[in-house]
Amino acid sequence: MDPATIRTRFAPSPTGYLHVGGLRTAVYAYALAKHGRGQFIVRIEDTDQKREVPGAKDKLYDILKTFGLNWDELYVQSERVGSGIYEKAAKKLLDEGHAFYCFCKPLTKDEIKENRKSKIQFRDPCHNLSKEQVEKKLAAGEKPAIRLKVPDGEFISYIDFVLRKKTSWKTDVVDDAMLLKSDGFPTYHLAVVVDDHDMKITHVLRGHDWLPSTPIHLLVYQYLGFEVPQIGHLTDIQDPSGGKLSKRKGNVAVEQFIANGFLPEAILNFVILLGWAPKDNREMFTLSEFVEHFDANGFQKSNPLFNTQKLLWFNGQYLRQKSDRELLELLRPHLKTKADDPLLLQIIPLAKSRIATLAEFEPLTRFFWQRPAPQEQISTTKEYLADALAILSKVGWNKEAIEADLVNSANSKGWNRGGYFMALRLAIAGSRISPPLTESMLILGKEEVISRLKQNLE
RNA sequence: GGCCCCGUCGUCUAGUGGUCCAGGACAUUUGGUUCUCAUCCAAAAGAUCGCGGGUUCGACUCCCGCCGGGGUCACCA
Repeated sequence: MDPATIRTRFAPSPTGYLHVGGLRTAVYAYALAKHGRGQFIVRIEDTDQKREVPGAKDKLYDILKTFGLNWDELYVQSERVGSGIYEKAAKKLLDEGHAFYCFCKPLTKDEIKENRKSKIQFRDPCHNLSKEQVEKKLAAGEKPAIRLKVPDGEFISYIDFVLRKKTSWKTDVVDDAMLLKSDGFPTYHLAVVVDDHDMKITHVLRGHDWLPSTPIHLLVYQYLGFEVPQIGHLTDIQDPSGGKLSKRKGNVAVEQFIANGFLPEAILNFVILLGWAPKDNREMFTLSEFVEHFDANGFQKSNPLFNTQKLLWFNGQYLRQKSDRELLELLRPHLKTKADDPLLLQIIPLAKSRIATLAEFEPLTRFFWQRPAPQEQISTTKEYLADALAILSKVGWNKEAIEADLVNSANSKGWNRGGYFMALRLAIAGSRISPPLTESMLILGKEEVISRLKQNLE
């Protein structure tokens, strides 16, 4: 392998769905690697057995594939525990005085809450346990965990390739972080460092929320004698109502957006531009175009707001790029009524520019299958309908003839053309908003159109 | 509260000391096309570049302070 090859990874924990922020991290990591003809790796971080969600991994693989984020290598952390790789690293730190056994009880939720109010303690009670005390506890059968032994009075720093700046910490404010849990599983802090090194990751790209734990990782790298990779922290996508985008505040699951009728390419394009921008202000990017144009200097530093309006716009753009056939296939899961393909293929061109999501097709075109209830008609519109009925009964059933005769009739009687057609539209489509009238009537057929008119005249 | 990050139109952003009385996109408004609604096209409005000090001949761009927003502080990731 070329030593200069870029290797990035996307390291999600399998929660059962993919967060839009996660998707964005994945695309960025993918583009960073692929722009440099490197490798993109997916690593499932599932070392917390209590949070195991059945089937979550497979769902994650599927959704990544639908976005075209194909990985070169795949790892599952829990499957690596057995090899002893994490335990070995923890032991090494222990032996060299950079970690210690901890016999404390895990904090309860209330204690964590209480701690957060005024945290002043960074050193663990077991930090300075003597060898004898440790031996005694071990002999008594106590199951220890292993924590990082953080020194005081030192400084640790790194240069962030997203923020493009150096950040440093005094080790006095760095926690004695948990590395190996008493169940033998590593925590994130140990596992990332060991895995990123083991997998020869050159660039670590992750959410901004990881920035505060970076000094811990830096110390682990240092004590393990590993070279520190490039590290970059992405912005956090904010909810329009303020704060982090979260499940409680609205949709965050990529799967949900797809179920709501958004196209993967629209979601991807939208998400790419939330936190990254090209120099030329270009808006439209497919995955391969993004890979081609990718530039790490385009990363933003401030948190963007999740703007659904723009997502809708992208979706409309991509929807209109689809052929009628492609749209037909995409629409299928969103159709409630059974309809044959030839009919749908007639309707799709009429609806294409009128929908922003796939889900909007059905309500807009429902009247083709479902005769709308008779509308409340006032006397003047009844007059219009009666006139239209007479014309449509004898007109040649084609677009030109229908339009010409209808317009001529309205004109000759001095009627308002908009009102005339609106009356007709309401009777036929049951709504003031509909696809073009003449084309719709042609699809419905003469017989059906006439009976809908009659129904409204009763 | 401690630590850390960030701060250009409502939103996403271009801008790396002079070419910026700040450019593009979404949204908004108006006009055109049109039987409705959209699409499409055209135009308008919208930012004293968070505030206050410096540095400099000159600052949105560099430095400091303040304010504001965000993140984080578990044997979760």
